[in-house]
Amino acid sequence: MDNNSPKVEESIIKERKASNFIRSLIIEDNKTGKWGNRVHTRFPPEPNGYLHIGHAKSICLNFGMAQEFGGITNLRFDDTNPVKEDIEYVDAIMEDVKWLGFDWEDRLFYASDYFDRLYELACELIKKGKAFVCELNPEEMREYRGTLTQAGKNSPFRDRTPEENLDIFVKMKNGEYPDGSKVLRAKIDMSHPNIVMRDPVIYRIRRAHHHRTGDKWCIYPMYDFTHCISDSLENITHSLCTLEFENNRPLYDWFLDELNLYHPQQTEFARLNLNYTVMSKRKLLQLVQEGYVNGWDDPRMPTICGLRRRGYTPESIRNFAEMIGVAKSESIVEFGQLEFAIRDHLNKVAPRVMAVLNPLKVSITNYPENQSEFLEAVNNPEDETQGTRQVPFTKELYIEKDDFMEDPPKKFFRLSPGSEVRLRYAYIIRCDEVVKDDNGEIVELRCTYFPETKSGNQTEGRKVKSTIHWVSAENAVDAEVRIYEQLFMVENPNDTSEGKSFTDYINPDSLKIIKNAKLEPSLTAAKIGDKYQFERLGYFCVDYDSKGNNPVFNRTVTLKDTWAKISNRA
RNA sequence: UGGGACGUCGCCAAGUGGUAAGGCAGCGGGUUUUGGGUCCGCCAUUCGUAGGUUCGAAUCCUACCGUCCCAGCCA
Repeated sequence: MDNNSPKVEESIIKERKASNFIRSLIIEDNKTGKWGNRVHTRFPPEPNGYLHIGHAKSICLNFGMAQEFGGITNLRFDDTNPVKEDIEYVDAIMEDVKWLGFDWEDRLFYASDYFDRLYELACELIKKGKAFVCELNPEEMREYRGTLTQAGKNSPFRDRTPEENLDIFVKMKNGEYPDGSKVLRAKIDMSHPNIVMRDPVIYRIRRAHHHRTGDKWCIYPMYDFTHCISDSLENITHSLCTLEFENNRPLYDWFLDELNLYHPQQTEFARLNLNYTVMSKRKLLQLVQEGYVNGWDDPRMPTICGLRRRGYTPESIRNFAEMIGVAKSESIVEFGQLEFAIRDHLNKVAPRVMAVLNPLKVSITNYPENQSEFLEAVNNPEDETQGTRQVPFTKELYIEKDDFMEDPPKKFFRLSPGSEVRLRYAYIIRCDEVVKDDNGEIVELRCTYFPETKSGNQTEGRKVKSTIHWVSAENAVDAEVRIYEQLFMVENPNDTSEGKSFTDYINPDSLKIIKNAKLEPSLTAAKIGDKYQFERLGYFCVDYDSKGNNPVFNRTVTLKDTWAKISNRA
């Protein structure tokens, strides 16, 4: 039996995951031999901002499809606009792509690598009579372009001879004209129903220092001209981009056809939108610059570095990308889908640990003074190989404030006066007495423990409704814990129909800092970036703000909370 | 209103003429020393609307409705 036949491979792929139209397209291309079974994609970011979860979708698509079909992917910086771009972004982007788990090997490119070739090709276009130098100023150019419903007018410079055009273009390159005084335009059709085809600009004069080519050039090519040719020069097969470039595809095709170059296929897919957040680089930049968040990697940001700092894993993001699929219809994915992906992964890998966020002191009245003992706790019930650890138990403990109610509702299973609960990995206790301060605040619980109920003992007949977590007061490690909520209070902050700005919807409580959380002592060993499940609370990771004896944890995501759901119903 | 695209369950999304996959969310139950996890079950007679073709339509045709993109010397 031939297990390597394309048919078998195809069916395996189909079984493994839902198909999408790009996968189908590649399968079809391989069937017809359109690219000789090659799959060569590229991820082409402009280095003018940080990558976000939307880019992650594109990265996973481009690298993922190539991987799946035995192809390769280039990383190419689309750096044709030096006034917006910066080396800082180049480095950050490479770090993020690598972190996501993808490898461009030796195929790191820059559109600026092709500036010489691009210039030659522009000259070729001029010689063919397919491009001309235009001296209309921006306002005039807009007028001549026409509108959505009206055809444009030909530029008065449109009929210059190829010789004249070439002569001026060379002088443009040589810096003989001031910035913005002239542009090179493709000569297509000013009455084309698609505005993109109305003699688009392909070169502009711009004396700006380029992060790679320095001051070599004073003219820079436009996206439409650069992108298709870069794809062509790199031998790309499938040029995947987002829907807003659909209008530009005829131009992509036009340049390659006119110049008679190898011609990749551009295919557009819908970009990712997530509710309760914003995704545009402009808005993300505004959040950073106006101080709504603390930088690009603020854990509330949907940037890759923000998610990384929040505690998301590359696996979870890749999985998320696969889950949401790829299609052409614009959609807004629920944030909960991303949260599912990170819980799903962390559940399998994160060690469990006990931590009390809002401590309430518990004294075990019948536990001997000055006694302590170590109790064995399982590190991860999902993964036996993670072993066990010893947790100290003492007379004075902390439990979570939320785990006690003086006057509990019917379905409250935790501690209340006279009730019993199990302390995780330890004993069953009963609450005998509630101690309050002068303000009536509960400051301490006095409880009895039952030595025979020690964890691991056979304690049949002793059923308790719930198990709560705790930390030995004597051995607790103090920590700062940062609790994050959605940055926006509305599902779609981009909706400005009420005359509001997206910043009007910012959640004032998106960050709550807990200064005096109590952690079990094993956490002294935690290193920056380490991820844990704080039992019953959620997943947390060590932030790089941690210093020596002052660890800082970020809450990545809560655990699913059925109790919250029940109590909210009431 | 010119051109280009898209409308399948609350949210994603398969399906490409043979009688609506899957995931998330939700709901019900078993198990559980995390109200976590896990397991089982339920969750679109219907595919934007209206007609038409066909033995048979989410899939083909026609019209209509709705949403998005395009008038940067941005990408």
